[in-house]
Amino acid sequence: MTMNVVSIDSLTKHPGESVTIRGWVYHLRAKGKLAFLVLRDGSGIAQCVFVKSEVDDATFDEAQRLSMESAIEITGEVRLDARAPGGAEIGVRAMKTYQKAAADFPIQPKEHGTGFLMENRHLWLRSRKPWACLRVRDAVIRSIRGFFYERGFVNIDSPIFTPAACEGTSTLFEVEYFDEKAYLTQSGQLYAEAAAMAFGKVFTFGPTFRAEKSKTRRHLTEFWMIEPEVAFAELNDIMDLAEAMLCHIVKSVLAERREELTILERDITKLEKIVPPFPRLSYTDAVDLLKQKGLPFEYGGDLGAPDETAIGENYDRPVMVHRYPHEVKAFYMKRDPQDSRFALCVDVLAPEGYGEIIGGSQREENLDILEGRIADHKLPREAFAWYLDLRRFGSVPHSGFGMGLERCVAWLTGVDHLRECIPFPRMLYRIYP
RNA sequence: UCCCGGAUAGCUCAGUCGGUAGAGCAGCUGACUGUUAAUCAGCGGGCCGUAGGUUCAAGUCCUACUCCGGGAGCCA
Repeated sequence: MTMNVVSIDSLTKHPGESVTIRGWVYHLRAKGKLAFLVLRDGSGIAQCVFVKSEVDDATFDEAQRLSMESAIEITGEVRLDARAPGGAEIGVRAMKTYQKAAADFPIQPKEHGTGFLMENRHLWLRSRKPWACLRVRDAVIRSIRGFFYERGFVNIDSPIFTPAACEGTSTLFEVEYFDEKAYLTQSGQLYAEAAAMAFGKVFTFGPTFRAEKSKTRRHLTEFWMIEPEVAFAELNDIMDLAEAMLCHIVKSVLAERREELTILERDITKLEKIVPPFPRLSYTDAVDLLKQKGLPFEYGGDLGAPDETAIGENYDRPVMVHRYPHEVKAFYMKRDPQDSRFALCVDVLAPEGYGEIIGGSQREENLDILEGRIADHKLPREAFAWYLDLRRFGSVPHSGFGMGLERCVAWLTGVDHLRECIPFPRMLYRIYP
């Protein structure tokens, strides 16, 4: 007889059938002549019931002695039962053990400190919350790709090794590149601009590295960034694009990952409110708002993390703050023709204190102005020769933004630390496992 | 780089006024036919982060260091 191997998430489609499931022991409660074993197979968890009179003695005995995370295969009949988590359970007939796990599996179904859990990240991935959180991440990635592909964007990967700083501000990881120095990329944007002049609408999606010694729940040294870049787009166009993208992501996650959000105890009603239009505030309006709220703030400075939280608190959906003073922004941003004190840029602040998830701008397309900026910022002109070429051959208005994937996932899942939103986080003082 | 907090059993923590170490959970042994982090009984388990100092006596007080957590700046 051939085995009817099924995944746990499909059990409710097989009531009354004899099926086989394969996975790892998630929990075991032995009760004399009855034993409840919760099996985890990656798609979900299912309760398997061993009744002493229904299996042979050796199997019953072996089941009672299984350790957590032992790898097994179970064959039995699917029963719909309200008492079982997930609504379906298996009445066990037979069991095969692939490996009995060592008795000291470190992760227990109880409180652990985050330091300990991060030290055991390779095993922690098997727990419910990491499982749920990383499945939301997966859904977000798929949703983003779908969003851009549906709109005719081309995925162009930017290089990881770069010859110089993209923005000339943050600290980069330096690596040996044969006989030269190279740096790990902190942004694919400049390359995306080149690609936009070749393909019109592009996005890059890849890892990004920042060597700043930031030690907070909002920072990773290695994170994933999505960066669309659009030829002929102006600031308002990419603000519309960012708004549409975020709404699309939220919609997909609500449709495909409701169970995971429930496991994470996320307040889903907060996500259901994420619909257009998003509030749009100029920097000047944002500063007025901060003053109204009684926060000490000097006009002209950049918004700090507490300021962003205060602004975000005022709204139930992401806020777009645009037109910051150009002094606090990158050299490549175009200045506002209406008022040259400001840059044509936008930061999107997530609600509930999650802070900046997107930063974007309209780029300076004029060759002379851009050359002047590079000189003003004391950047090495030779390194930007190719970037300046883009302004010599068919330069057009163009705009784009970058979204930090993990920051977006942290907001959607409601977890309080970015490290839970990437499988193996790289942080200041943590590169294990 | 700066500011704040922490380090005691495998894990989470308690440890008073300075007097030679405690609990819950996990592990192991046993009981139990509907458990949901089962319950009950029993058994093992410790260089109190490292080094120095004060003291008759230090987990406890002092100094330095190491490691960890959070925050600021910077950013996504």
